[in-house]
Amino acid sequence: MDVDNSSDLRPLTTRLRQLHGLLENDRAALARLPLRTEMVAAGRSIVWPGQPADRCVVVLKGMTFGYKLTGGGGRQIVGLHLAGDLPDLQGLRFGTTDTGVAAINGCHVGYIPSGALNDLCSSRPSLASVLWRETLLQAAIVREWVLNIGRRDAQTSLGHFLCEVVMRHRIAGLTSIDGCKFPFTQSMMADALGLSAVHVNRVLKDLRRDGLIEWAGRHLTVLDWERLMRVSDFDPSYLHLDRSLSVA
Amino acid sequence: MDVDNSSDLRPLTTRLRQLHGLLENDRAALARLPLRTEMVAAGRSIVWPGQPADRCVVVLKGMTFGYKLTGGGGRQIVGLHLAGDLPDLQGLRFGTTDTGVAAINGCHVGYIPSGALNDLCSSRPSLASVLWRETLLQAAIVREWVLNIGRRDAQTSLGHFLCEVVMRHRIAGLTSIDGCKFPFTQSMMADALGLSAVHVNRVLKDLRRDGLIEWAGRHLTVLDWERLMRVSDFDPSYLHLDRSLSVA
DNA sequence: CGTTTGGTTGAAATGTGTCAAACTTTGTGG
DNA sequence: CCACAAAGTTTGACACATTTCAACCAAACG
Repeated sequence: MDVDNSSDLRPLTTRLRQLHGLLENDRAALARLPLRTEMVAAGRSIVWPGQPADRCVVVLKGMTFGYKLTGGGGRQIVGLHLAGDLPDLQGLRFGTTDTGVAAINGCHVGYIPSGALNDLCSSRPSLASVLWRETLLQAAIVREWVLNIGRRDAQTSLGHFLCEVVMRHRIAGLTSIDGCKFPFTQSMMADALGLSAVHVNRVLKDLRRDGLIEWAGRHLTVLDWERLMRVSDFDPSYLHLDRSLSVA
Repeated sequence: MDVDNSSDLRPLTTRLRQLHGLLENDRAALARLPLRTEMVAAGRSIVWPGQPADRCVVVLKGMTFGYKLTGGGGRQIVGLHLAGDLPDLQGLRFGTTDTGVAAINGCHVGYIPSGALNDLCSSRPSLASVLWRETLLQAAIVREWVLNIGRRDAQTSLGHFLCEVVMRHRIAGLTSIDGCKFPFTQSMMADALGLSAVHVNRVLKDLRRDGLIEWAGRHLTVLDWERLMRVSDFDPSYLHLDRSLSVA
């Protein structure tokens, strides 16, 4: 049981170190936890809403999204997770989630037994603090989504979404240029923005016509970052790039 | 400095005990923290977006809301806080927030110096765990708001909002009947739901005509709880009433 | 008692949804 | 490697939920 998962968990640990100041001891302890990894095909669910959870999910490669369903069957995407993200911290601490998680593209996920990770949090308050911070960051992003969906028109809203996706890839060190892998279908974007797929198509067309973005195959390129940010009302401060470690 | 704020902080501590199993030691330690209390008039801001925060806000009486602003000046309410809630845990841990907080009605708030509370979290991991849980619960509520704003029509969405407000009052022990104090203006509801104030007025009228609610002065009464929940697609499980203490 | 704030109502404008069909790309099995 | 199927994209016409504008009314307030 005393394996070293450091190479597997690296997306997570580098993220936690850079954004929240994960300590080296804590990183090493994380790497010693039992970890089961798995490939998940595009579209498959990883966590089902309402079900009990006894394991903590970590995205190691690819992207996942969190979703909730309406009584009428409507789907709303409530968050995105890149490599290094923890899509279901609520499951870890509550043992149950109201938010499902599914793979966007074929992706690589890891499972850590909840008990083991919670024990580690108990014995290492500094690790718990890092994960708490991560929870706060995720909450800040969801609040921005509420603003985006509630008070911005479709063009602004979609542009904002694209900005966030590219920016988060850059933060995670997953892309260096003004663009990134972009595995979303238009109906996924619609479900993320509370729009219809048809309308997403039209707005996307406008953004391309205006020379703001390029979207070919499964790659997105931002042609005019300055202008896209401006017309999309995008201010990345809610992502808290600045690691202001007010707390040790 | 060795005052006992237990009576002041009771809304907070009873909430944390009931929902997250706050320990007696931790409660007592919280009560010993320096606490400054203040009356805030309706509409006044308590936390400004983007500003540094060196104190942790706790609502002691009345209600507050969290809000974000669009570049164009639009306002979106991103959360509600009742007596016993902590509106700005992000400020506590990050030292800065992207979400403003303002009083809905005249209310009573307390301020705890961030340093003191963070120190207490360091020395008492079980307290930190409780506040982490509280953060997760707040995040779950915001995700439900994303679903509500993104994928439900105005009637369902507004009904859902009303259900949440009444239900949270009941959880907090602030009302026993099928109704509660309701200090919102229609334009506040509009800003919470991403709608226009005029439309909120019309939908509200329909809800009254259909015999679902009564709304007089500053009080809301749910006349047909069963039916309101049904037509509003309201399932309170996201509020995690069941205190499933999977973690000690 | 005037003034402000919030509520109510109507008419017209509009952004977005729905439906339906054609087209294109991707994936798959023979 | 082709052929077919499935999934995703694009486009148009039309419907409709919601917004906007504007006016009036009621209630709260100092």
